[in-house]
Amino acid sequence: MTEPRWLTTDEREAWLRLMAVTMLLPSRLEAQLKRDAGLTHFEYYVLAMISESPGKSMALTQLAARTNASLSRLSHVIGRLEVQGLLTRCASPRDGRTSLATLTDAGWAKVVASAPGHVEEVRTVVLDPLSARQVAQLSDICGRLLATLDPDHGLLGLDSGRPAG
Amino acid sequence: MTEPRWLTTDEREAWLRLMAVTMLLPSRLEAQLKRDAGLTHFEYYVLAMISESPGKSMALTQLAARTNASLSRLSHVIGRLEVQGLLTRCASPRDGRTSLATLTDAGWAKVVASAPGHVEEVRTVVLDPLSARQVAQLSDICGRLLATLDPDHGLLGLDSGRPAG
DNA sequence: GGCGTTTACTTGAAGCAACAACTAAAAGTT
DNA sequence: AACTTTTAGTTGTTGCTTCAAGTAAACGCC
Repeated sequence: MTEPRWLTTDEREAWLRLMAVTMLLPSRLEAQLKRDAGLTHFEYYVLAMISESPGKSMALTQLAARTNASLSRLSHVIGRLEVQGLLTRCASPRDGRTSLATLTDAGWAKVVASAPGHVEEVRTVVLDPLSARQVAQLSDICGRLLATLDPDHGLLGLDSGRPAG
Repeated sequence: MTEPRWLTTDEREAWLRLMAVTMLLPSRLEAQLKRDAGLTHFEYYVLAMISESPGKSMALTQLAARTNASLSRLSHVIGRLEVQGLLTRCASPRDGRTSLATLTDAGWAKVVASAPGHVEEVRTVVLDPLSARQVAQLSDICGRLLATLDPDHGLLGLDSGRPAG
């Protein structure tokens, strides 16, 4: 094996910090949502994505692309959310294969109730500590990284023509 | 509940991109290490941290702080790595409570063998897509975020006086 | 219009992580 | 010196994720 290009001190520093953020940020969001809404971050994200879809309804494959989940994982999670009465599964009238996850009133209420607390947490841990310029830089940088990590932009929902959030 | 401060378009964009990165980056690293070294990213990280410690040996509490793991999680993982013969557990001579995880020759060899591929992946997905200025900006930004996320700097190993990596 | 392929899920088993309860050693208290 | 508290780690259970295998509808095609 040929000698690898090791990291410079600056690169190493940047990398370690980024990794620290990717380790700590999810658990921080997870903790807030679990505490205040009784949802995992993934469950919240699933509900939020559906809630922004027209008719508060979404096919699982589409949802899987947006949430970066395998269909298997999504199927299990949708099952749990269905048991909790936050959404319903129904077959698509157009395509017998696709099943649509549709928010119930309770599901919509859950999203409405939990969103403000979540947004507040995001402000506290990400946006507030940064200057406006840094927020713009962060956006640029992550955009660059996503060109490699997510070439099809499935997570940002660009291909389906709808904004995500 | 009082009306929350919603995100502006720019803030929302930055946030969505950051979240996309924190979702995709771990699975990317995970995949490379699983494929090429048969290790989870967490297992690799544990081995790497121990390997940089003097005597290739580390107390579990110290290790837990560096890897952002609960003692419980670490105990389970150390158990598995011990079964694989990559490290050994032994009681500390100074303090009967602390148990030291020590890398075996096989464990050291594993780190040496897997590090270059991991570093290469880090270059590919993080460092190469960015300019030197952006790397510096990223470092600054993450440094700011860590002030909130990790006030004690346990993850970067600043309190123990040793660099991490 | 039958037949293989692709797409869209579902299901069950196995592994890893989070949580809670526990043991044991050291340190502090009186 | 006994007693409580704190620190360090272990263990078992529960739950979520991943992985492998399976089902069924739609599509391609000759």
